[in-house]
Amino acid sequence: MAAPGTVRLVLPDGSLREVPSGTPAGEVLRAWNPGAAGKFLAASLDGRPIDLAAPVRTAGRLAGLAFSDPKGREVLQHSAAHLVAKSLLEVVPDALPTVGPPTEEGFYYDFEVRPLTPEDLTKLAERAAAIIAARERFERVEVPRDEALRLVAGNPHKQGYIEEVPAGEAVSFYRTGAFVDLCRGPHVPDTGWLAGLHVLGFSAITAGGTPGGAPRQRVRGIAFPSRAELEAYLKQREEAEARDHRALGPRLGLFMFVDEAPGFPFWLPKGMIVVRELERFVIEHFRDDGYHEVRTPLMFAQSVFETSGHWTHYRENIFQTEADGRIYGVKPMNCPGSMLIFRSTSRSYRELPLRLAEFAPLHRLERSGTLHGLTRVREMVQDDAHLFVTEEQIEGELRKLLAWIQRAFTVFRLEWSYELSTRPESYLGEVAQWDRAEATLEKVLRESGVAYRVSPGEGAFYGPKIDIHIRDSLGRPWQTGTIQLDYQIPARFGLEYQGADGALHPPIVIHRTILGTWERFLGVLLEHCAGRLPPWLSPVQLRIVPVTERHEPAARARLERFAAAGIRADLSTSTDTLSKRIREAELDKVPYIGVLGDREMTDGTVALRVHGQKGSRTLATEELVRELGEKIRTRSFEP
RNA sequence: GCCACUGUAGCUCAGUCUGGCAGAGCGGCUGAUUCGUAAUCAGCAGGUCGGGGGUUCAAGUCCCUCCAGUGGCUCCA
Repeated sequence: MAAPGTVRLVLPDGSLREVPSGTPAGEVLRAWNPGAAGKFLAASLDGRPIDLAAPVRTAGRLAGLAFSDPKGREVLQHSAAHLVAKSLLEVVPDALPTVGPPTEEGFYYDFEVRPLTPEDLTKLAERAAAIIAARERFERVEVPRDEALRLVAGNPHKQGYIEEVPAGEAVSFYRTGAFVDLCRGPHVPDTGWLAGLHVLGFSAITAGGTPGGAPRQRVRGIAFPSRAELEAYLKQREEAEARDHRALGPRLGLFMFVDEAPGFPFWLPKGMIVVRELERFVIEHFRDDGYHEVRTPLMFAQSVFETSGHWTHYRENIFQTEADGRIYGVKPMNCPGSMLIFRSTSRSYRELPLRLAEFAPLHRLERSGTLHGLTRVREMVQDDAHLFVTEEQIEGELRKLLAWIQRAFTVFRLEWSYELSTRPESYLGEVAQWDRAEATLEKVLRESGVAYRVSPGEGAFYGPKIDIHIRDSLGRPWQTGTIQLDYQIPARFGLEYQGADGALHPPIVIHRTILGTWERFLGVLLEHCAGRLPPWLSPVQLRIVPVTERHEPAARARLERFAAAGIRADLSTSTDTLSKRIREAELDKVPYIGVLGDREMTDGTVALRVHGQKGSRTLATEELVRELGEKIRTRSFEP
């Protein structure tokens, strides 16, 4: 038992400390570990973050929170959000602060305010710098509810948040100089901790999730405990921006866009090679796993989409045209076509699972402001398939799909994550069936041992799904693959098969795409490898560089040899210096460069330089044919 | 679709604030150089300054509008 008026605290190293009740957490930590205490920007008591200045009145496990700790990082981001709010109010006094939470990367603060301008932001940054230099303290104040409501008079947003605080619980505010903000805390001790603050930008946000609300602006930022850490972050960000597929793609001759076709990619000759290689990769798997490729119309009369439910749930995204007095929709997905094929004849359970794959161009009228290079387009091709299965076959098919995902993404050395999306507000069918479908998906995920997140309400209107996400160079997540379990659309199309029992049953359909669309997948892949595609995907796998013009005929002969071996090789024929042509090959991200001069001509060899590596090694032409052939055949990621 | 910003040669960008002859580097073409692993030298060509409208003696520059792009929001593969 602790002595009266004292509390007993367990420190992270297991040591025990008994201090007078009300001792500030920071003081206890400083006494415990003076060396580390300078890094602590907050503390935690039994895992609950508290201010360093918070008086400790209950026993428990006390620890310091540093920036390296995710919770510590959040404290810093959230404190930075307060600083931004305080600064903005000094620039635009009638702005109404709403919320300012930390995010995965940094933080944001939303305001009800007139549209901001870059000048506002400049002034904001100046004010913030001054406040940081002033090292203003973050002071916690706890007040009764009625006083709290008085404090935020004039700000309906904050009043609303106070209403949400459970009755009986004190309402806390944090004071920074003259600025007071409703806040649960905790915060860093003072604004001097925010020296590594960086305002990333601002934008309008759609208030309350629906267009047409009060004008709101979001200021986004990120904070580090020091300038140096901020500088490192900015440098890394700059490098990531240099990998942007929207710049890399056209420069490498892969794809392009024109103003007259926003969101509709042009695949250039080199890009088409990459797409075909990707297709080949997927088609090999289709063959192995019993898929049949089909091709169905790009357009259907409106009634087909009414049957599928898309006319009700997706119409604003469907391109429409009109012929013979009927409205046609350009298909945004392949499922209706596959449904019609299934329905075209009577089906037996012996045919199931029936796996129909289709790589048709899909068109989706995405809103103009959402387009983004290849990762968000209006015309796309998916590695799409629809599996018509019996109830008993679902799990087996799902397991096979998870295995294929594992294999496919590993080939590209991409990191991916799973998300289970459940019944949305607007849905077809019965709740019980949805619950069963969701349970099945979750069971297979759990049994496969992979980590996954659950996104409630994010499912498709016809069924729950497992989505796969990968991230671009700036860390923005993009959904690629998706596995959707659908009891609805087959029934709406009146699909049935005759079971072993002689009765007719509706099949269940698994909609699945793994790489997603060639467009998005390649966009992210290009950023992932900074344009340096693995050899099997490279449009030019080997560039032969003759040392002088004299060596060109010999180089051409070698070229033919490589071409005959199925290696995509080209020739560097310009009269530029050797160094310059090597440089060009490197900039073109050609994985292998073969130099050919007098020495190589005499002994039938090639001097091989691998992209990104200095120096070369000489090997016999046939040896090179074998070596490159092997790298390509095995789809090695590294050259 | 919403808010802000951006749009000048194939690319990257000066010039726009303060209206007065459209510029550079890279790339391209031509010629010289024939070279051993990331930029040889010289010359030349290339632009209705995103489109349209307006103000003005005069517009790349100021105003309006449309289009496209960028960063977010919303939505989604």
